[in-house]
Amino acid sequence: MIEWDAATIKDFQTTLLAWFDEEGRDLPWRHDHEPYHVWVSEIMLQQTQVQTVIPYYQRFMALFPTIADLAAAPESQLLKAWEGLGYYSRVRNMQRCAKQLLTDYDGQWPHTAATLTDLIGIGPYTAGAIASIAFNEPVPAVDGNAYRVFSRLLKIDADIAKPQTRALFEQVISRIIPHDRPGDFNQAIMDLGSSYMTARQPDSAHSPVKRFNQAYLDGDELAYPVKTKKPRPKPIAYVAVLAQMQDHWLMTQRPSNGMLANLWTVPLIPIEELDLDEDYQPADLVAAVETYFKQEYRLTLTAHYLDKRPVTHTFTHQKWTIQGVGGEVMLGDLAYFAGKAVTTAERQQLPMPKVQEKIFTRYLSD
DNA sequence: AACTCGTGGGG
DNA sequence: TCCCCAAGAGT
Repeated sequence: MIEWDAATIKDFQTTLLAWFDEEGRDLPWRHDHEPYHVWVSEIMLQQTQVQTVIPYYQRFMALFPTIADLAAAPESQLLKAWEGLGYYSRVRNMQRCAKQLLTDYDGQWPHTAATLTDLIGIGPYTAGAIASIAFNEPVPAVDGNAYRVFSRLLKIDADIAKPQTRALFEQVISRIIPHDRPGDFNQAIMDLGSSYMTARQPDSAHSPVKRFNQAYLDGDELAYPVKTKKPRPKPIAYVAVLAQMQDHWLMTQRPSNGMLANLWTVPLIPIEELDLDEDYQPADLVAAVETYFKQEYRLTLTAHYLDKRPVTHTFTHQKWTIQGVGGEVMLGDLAYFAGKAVTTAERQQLPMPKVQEKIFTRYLSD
């Protein structure tokens, strides 16, 4: 790791901000510095690319223009607005945060990063982003871009997968961030990280700060940042039951904790829970699902195998393979069933994860 | 500290 | 197909 003297720091600040003034992106959430706007955009941008976020941000702001609107909205409406964006606890935590602000903070945002982290869903990165952009506090906002950019500029070889590494980057960046334009500086680092200093195919030869980029000058840019890799997703097999009760579809709401919390899907049964042999046949699967419906839901299902290839859906830690089974449920009470029967029109109003959309597309289309 | 939590894009 | 990555936070 190398260190910069005061003159180099000043030179870097001036060069970066001059570039940002000319080439910084015009994004919907950059039209003002309203903390609400900064906050919503930062939450959406967590682990999510800018191009994905833009239409969601536009729709979200039209639906929930103020913190009070967000706090008062039914959760189902929030999840519907978030549908397809992933990491759904983000929007549920945003509503908790909105209520927290109204009740505990008299609707007034705290102005410092240190106090912003007391709010639900706001961690060290988001606190730094809001504090610097909305309130002009000279604090770093250490995200993936900051790790990548500064690890290359200064050849920092600490493993960014380790939690303790954050403190090192915060210390380093704190000495470099300009006190007059901290928000612009942090956003400039992000723009730099998504343009010239990308992860896979950087273009540092044309970067405005290439003369500060020690890794590039040494020809080993791609060695940074150092990051230990994660385990591959664990395979899990499911049966999806596309069951109708007269002209209604059976839909279940997932538990309020864990994956896809509170979202709606057709009944998804881990095949491991169906007492089956190693080499079961389609007919065995159908029979096991009928038994499962009887035992778990007290529902009489007449099922049939849907002879199309399974849906596969890969999450960060799990790879689902989902075989479809169709069926008709006898009219009966749904007291033991964690869901409801809905028409096709009603179904489309429910917040559903992408994997559910794939299941419908595979098994309901001709 | 290590694990959980989605989705889309690119090589 | 598989891998990694993308403006992370909660537990």
